[in-house]
Amino acid sequence: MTSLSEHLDATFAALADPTRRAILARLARGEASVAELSAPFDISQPAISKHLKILERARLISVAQDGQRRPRRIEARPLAEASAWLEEYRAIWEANFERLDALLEELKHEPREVGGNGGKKPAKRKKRARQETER
Amino acid sequence: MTSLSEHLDATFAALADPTRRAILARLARGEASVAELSAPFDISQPAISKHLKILERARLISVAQDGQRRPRRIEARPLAEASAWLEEYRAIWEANFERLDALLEELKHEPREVGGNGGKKPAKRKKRARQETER
DNA sequence: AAGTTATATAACGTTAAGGTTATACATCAG
DNA sequence: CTGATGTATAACCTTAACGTTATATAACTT
Repeated sequence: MTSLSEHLDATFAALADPTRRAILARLARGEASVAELSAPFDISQPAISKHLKILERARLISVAQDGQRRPRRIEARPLAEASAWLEEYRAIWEANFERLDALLEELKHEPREVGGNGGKKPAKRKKRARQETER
Repeated sequence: MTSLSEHLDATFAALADPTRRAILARLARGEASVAELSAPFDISQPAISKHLKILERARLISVAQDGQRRPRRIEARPLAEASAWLEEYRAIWEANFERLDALLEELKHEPREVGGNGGKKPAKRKKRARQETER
């Protein structure tokens, strides 16, 4: 059994990619097949499989079965653990900023996961979701 | 100016390492010099500098000045943004698990950032904090 | 069984990160 | 100015990740 720290490592690493965040956003609305999860992105199917493998290893998703399909489902516990870790810092950001709910409101007016602009990565690493992920 | 998505990329990536999480935990208690930040770890000073650079690029810390020292301070806004992003999934984990405050209580009884056990990394990557990070 | 669909895996190239030792640079004290 | 202290950067090695194309495997249909 791996430790909480290792789980946090895997969870935060998995969340550090816009494609994977967008995949989670889709799965938050319900189970989806690999093909469905692939649709919004201009990347190859194997690239999607790799992302899914990272999410699975981080226990953020699980695999269902539906004939030849392997739909994925979100598993939210790692997200709760990450949130709990961040909660320890709440006193700091609330001392410096507006309350979190106000920040939520502010962030709602900014596009979410429209695809990384690749600022820190070469252009060939550029990913672009075909649709904006709305929740 | 980089987008929110890129900020989240950088923040989550920075949090994906136990040493960096421990550094943030120390800084949450107040500004600290590079030497102080290095003390709990059995890794070289340049390795610490590299971790600090990642935290800076993610805007999680800033550099102060004190003679020849370059103390670091925590900057909590990226943590608030990460928390806000996770907040969108709260309904899911609360539907499946005990409330977050109960999870916090549970997590408090598990050692935090005692150092990665290197489970996913070769033994030579093993890091070990000399002291448990208590908050 | 052959063909189709859905997805996983292999092999490849490139890059950032997580370490190291060595050296350079910044700042201070005498 | 020289020497000491504090820290940053360079060069190196290894590995995981982020992509690609090609191929293999799983499951279904005819």
